[in-house]
Amino acid sequence: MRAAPTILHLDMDAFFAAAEQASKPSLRGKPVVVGGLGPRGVVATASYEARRFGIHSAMPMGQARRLAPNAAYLVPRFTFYRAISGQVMELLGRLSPLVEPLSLDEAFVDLEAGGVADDSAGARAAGERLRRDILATTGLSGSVGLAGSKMLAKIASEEAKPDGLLLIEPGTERELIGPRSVRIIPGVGPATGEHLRRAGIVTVDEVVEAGQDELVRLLGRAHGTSLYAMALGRDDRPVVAERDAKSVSVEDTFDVDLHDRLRIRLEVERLAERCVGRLRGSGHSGRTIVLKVRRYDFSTLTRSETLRGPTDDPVVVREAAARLLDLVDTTGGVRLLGVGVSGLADYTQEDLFAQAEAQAGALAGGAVGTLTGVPAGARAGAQAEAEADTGARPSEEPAAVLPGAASRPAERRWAPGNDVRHTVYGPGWVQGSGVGRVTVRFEEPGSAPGRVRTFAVDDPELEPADPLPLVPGGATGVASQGRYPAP
DNA sequence: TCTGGGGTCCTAGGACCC
DNA sequence: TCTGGGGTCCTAGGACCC
Repeated sequence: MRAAPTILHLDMDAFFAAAEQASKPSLRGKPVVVGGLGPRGVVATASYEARRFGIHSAMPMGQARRLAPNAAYLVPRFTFYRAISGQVMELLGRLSPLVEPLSLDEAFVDLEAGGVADDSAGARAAGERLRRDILATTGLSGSVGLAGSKMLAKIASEEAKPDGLLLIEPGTERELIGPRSVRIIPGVGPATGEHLRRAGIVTVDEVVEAGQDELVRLLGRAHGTSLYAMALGRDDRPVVAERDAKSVSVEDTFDVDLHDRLRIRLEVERLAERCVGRLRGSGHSGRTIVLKVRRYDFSTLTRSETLRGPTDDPVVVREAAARLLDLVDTTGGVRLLGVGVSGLADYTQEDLFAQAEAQAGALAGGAVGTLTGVPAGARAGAQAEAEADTGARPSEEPAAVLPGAASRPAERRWAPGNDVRHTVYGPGWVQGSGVGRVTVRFEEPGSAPGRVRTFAVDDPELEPADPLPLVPGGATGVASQGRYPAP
């Protein structure tokens, strides 16, 4: 806990939904829900307008649709969000070399280490300037928390939302958080909150009163001691710029449960290949292979195997995953499969050629030879892989944005929210598709709300397009070429 | 129409070694 | 022959975060 509030926490407001509203003028001021649109999708982000209907992150999409049938429902476009995130992170990098991203839309910054602030006034000025710069550069708002520790800075940004700034003056934190629910302390979730409540502990002050020994007895060594320290406002964790990845994993939830053992094996092998693709893409190899299986009843189990040394060979990982599957009873059906690799090591330069050869051989003769005849979920999965993380998943069935519009399987490229370009009408986005047609709204970030037109899905004049920058003049970094990069 | 996907950290028991 | 304690690795599961 430092004496000046020079730790900054930035949290973009309703990030995915706000980015969609900024790029689609007709959605501004309207309820927007971003998430999986398949039968098993959940909400990733709801705009503030949608939150007024009671919609929130992690809510099943079906429930959201019941609460707000007229909201716009869009698939996430991670490539687009990543580009905006890059702009924001670059602005943070100008404040300090010590920037610790927590996700695409959230980061800690050590202002003192950057020399931009050493007291409250300086920190507040830097925070306000940052918020202005983010708005000018991305067209989006972010909330800023400033405090003498990470925990308090994070609490402060949460309190400041939306579109605000809160500075917690060191020395005042106890009176601020003391009367509040323990749930405001990061790391106290539903289970811990309930556990504490049963012990008669509801507020932060009551955590302090309980004492460290009691908390350790209730929650275990690590959790108990850290919660007690947090409740007292003690938190000396430094802002850490570079954190090494510890694991890489991929998983798919299927639209309908899988029963056929051969199909399950095929999916596991495909996941293993995808996982290795990501592993290699991040420049790692790993030693422990993990298979994850979620059954029809949502019970989840993992099986793992540690190799003698690290690998990034798709054949090795695929065969290990297949062995692990042999240990699992899948009768009754499987709703999710996942494959992960942990125990990561940086792979070395001399391994590169051997690994590339091994992979080429594996892919040529391996299990992913043909997708012909594979049911719909698997095809969507293959496409998600090919599209390199557009947020597509097997369970995502493109659905309509407008109420009453048809919700039929369609080409992934016409998923609701995706950008398109028409040779005559110019840039627009897919509002919905079905029965061989796709509905497009023609508008772009700087324009007035646009008109809707409908086309055949195979209309040669209509094609998928890259997202356009939200702020033409203020675009920096990756967007400076006038557009965001293709996936 | 109940419940995504990608992560991190912690705990606990057993194996194994000294 | 009887029975220690500690450290590390591995496995499985769970809580939590965005």
